Amino acid sequence: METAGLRRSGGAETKTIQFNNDEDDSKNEYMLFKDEQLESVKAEMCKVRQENDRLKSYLDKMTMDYQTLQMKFQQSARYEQVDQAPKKFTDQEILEHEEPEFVCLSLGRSSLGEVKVDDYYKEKSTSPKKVEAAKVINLRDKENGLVKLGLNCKFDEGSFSEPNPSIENNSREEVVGETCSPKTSLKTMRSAVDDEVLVQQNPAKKARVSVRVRCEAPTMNDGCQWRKYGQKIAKGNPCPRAYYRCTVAPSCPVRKQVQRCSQDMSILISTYEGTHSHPLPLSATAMASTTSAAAVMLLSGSSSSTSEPGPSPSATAIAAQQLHGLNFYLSKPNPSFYFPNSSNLSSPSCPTITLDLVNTPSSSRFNRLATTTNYTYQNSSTSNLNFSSTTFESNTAPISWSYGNSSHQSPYNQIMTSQNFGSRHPQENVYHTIMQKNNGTRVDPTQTFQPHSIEAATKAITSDPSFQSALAVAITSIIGTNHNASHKVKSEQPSSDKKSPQLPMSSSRSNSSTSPGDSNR
DNA sequence: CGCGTTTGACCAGCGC
DNA sequence: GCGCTGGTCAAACGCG
Repeated sequence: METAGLRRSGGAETKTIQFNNDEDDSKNEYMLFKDEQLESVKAEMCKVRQENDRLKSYLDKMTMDYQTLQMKFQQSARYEQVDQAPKKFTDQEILEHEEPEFVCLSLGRSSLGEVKVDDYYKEKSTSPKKVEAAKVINLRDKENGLVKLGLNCKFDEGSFSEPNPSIENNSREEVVGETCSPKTSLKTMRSAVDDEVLVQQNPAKKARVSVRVRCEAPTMNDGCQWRKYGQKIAKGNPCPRAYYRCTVAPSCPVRKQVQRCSQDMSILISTYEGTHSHPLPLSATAMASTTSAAAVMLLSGSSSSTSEPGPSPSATAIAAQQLHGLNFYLSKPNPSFYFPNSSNLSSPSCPTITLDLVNTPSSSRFNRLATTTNYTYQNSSTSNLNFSSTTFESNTAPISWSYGNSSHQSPYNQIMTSQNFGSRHPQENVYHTIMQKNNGTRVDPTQTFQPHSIEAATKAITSDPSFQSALAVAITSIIGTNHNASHKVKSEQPSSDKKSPQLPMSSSRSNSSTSPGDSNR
């Protein structure tokens, strides 16, 4: 009798082999058994190897997941640092009040809801209302100071033109929209909410953004459609003031006042009030972004001062940096910021910030900002920023991004130039802009870029912090464009292009039929 | 005829 | 309360 077998104990293999009888037979049997055992072990090793591979791949997957999560965590931590503005809403409040699909661009002070965070306006407030959270993307890149405004994100798949029904209809807050990727982080949205909170204040005190530009045309084409609904002679200015209403959407509450500066008739002062309740035409987003940044600056400045009216110098300085050095005046509440002449459109009761695009240093800065924005929109087939009306274009040098032509342009023309034609050579705009910034000197517009200089410029661009922000704007804009394509309003050209409105300064009917003292009485 | 502009009338806020 | 001023309304008008 012979027995041979394997006995397993606790995972370890022990072999008990007993040999009896004939030795040779036993040897043969043993060899046979050895072969079988070898095969068995080999098979087992193969099995283990496969499992090992499987576990290895699983480990790789886990490692990748971990790295991904780590990156996300770091990004989140970065957002936390950026969002150092005092938080006015709890997360739950935000989720309760905000419409998840919208992030709105707010021009001027929103009255959607009053947030009792602004001490100054809290004191002024007489009828606090429940807070409605709206969102403004106001990503301040603290590294470069660029204000990324005017990005209005909607993430749903449906039509985005309708304001959120949950928002009070009688409020002046609206949702406007460049659309952007749904992947915009909640962090971003919360940051936006925080910034909007800064904007929220007494509905009676609507922020205004006044833009001073040198423009011979009756009005400045900012990309929106406007309908004139009134004209008056304001005190202290022989030039009539024209009142325009945004007609892109019937319920849009945005108003615009246009008036010539009494001291310099070539200067056109456009004052914007309210926020659009509809997606903006791409051609209008540049101005909207600029005015929004200005409005936020104004409101941030106001909110930062608690004991004294008027923007605190620090807040103003920061916001000014956000506006890339735009010249600005604050007309409220510190009287010292009022325009020197009475032709200013600012109402003493309304905080107004004035962007002065007339003076050279500021306009070159604005050029940079506008160029960045412009470059963004160049990537869409539908966009062509154009602040000037056709009339204006005819009055100024033909707008094309020709460095030769731009060398003698007025600062304003440079702005218009960068807005207008950048479609032709957007990259050059960026090069021009960033080279200007990095070198601290003005780039000769006539200069052509050599390959090595292009390489250097590329380095300059990629190393420029604002490039990342501009890129973000561009991406968002592109996505928004795609989304917007099927929702375009009937025309992006303002009505003034169809029918040139009467120049407030030279309105034949109003001037001939009304006395200089009072146009309406 | 539709749409945008013009313009006199009206209203509200503010200061005296 | 009154006057002044800014802002808006809406009928009339003009243009394409």
